[in-house]
Amino acid sequence: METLALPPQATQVGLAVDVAAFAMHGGELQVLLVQRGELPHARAWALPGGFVHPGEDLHEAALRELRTETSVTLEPRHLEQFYTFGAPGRDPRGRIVSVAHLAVLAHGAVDVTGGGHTLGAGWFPAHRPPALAFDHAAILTRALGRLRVRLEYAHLALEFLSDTFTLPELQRVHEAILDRPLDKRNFRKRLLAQGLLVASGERRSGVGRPAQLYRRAKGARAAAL
Amino acid sequence: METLALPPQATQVGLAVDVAAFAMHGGELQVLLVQRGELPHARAWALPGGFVHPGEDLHEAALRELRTETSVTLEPRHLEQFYTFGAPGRDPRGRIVSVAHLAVLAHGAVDVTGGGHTLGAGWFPAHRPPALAFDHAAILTRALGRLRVRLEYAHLALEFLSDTFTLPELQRVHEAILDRPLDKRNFRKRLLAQGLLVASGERRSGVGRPAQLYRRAKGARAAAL
DNA sequence: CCAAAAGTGTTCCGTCTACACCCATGG
DNA sequence: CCATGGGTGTAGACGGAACACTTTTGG
Repeated sequence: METLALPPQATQVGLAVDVAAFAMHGGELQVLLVQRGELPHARAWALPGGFVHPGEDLHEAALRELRTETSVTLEPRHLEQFYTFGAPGRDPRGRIVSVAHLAVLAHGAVDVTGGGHTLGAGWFPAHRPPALAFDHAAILTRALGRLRVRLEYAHLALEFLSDTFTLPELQRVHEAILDRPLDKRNFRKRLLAQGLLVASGERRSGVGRPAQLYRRAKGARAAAL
Repeated sequence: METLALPPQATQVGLAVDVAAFAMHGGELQVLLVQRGELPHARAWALPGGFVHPGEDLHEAALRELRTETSVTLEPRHLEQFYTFGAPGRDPRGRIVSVAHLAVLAHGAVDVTGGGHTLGAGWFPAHRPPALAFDHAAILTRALGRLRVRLEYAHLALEFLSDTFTLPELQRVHEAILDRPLDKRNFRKRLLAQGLLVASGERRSGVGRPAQLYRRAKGARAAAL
């Protein structure tokens, strides 16, 4: 593969990935953060991320960083890059370009501890995060914007839930991402009209009337891009 | 700025930008291509692009490549990155990651010749391009998809035209990007209802009834992101 | 007067919004 | 029986799609 040399003007830069990983927890949209163990920004919270290995695809690198910097073991239900941050000076160590990714984790995958060279990991409210290292606040803001857009196009909300779920649960996912309340009747009408959901048995929640359980209809795949 | 060294696991890669630059020409949507003068893919057509210089922002690099690889002198009316292509093996020279950009050039800026180390430059039909070097066909396809999306959100179609323009001209821009015909009455109604356009004098085209000239209303700015 | 392109309205239909009450269960 | 949350329908507003003829100019 190395049949030709890189031309002399080829700037060598550090290539990194950062991952904004979201999940629902306690009825709220949460983002996964790690506490840095090294300079720069030691002890500051940051998005999980790190350098891409030689020969490794960007997508693989994002998956690896998610697994090694946190104790998240489940595969993300959704992973896509959404923007590349490359301003000179965004990292004091030199020219580092980061391809930012958006990940969605299913409901179960919420217990995390740190891993690798981080001091810890945890979930934080996505719309009110703590102070973040580097330009990660800007990355998170943009990730939330992309998440909102994807909610309309693809059926990304389903990826936050287990295989079976209730409509009120699904509505809470939409509300958490859009950060505003939705009308119950209109929400149900719209979702059921799409024909992507099929009912199954019942379920009792702690209190109140039990909710109908739904499942994604087979043959319903997200419309990508 | 170089207060800290890059950690040893920091993969060094070549960082490039590629630009899919569009303009209207002859009532058709065209994309700007250059003919490569060097290996690999010598004499093949490709999107203009090249390596980012040290200390240079991605945006600046895209502008520079556009200016030096082609004779386009006007500033693009719109320039944004839309995807980063980083698969190992996409470039036989080694690991090269390219941040792909979408550019829109105004109506006048259509005379191009090659520059730098290219053999030439020219405009080609965007929906039926010639064979392209590297993975540039995939980049172009994705650029067209982004252009379609932007047409709805922002008011990107105006950037293809001069400051004053007629509604039929604007309609042709929309039709060229969407690659399908639009109804004249519905198009006018929709556009004028948005209140972003104001009328001015008249103009005679070669044949037929002269069309009203319009101008973008002041205080109308594209909704970004 | 003819060719060519600009300009103009109405109807229909589907989708979104607002809005209030009854139902099933557990304690 | 009461507290809690699940489930249901309708009317009005709005926006997009379909559709054909008249107007203005140059040659």
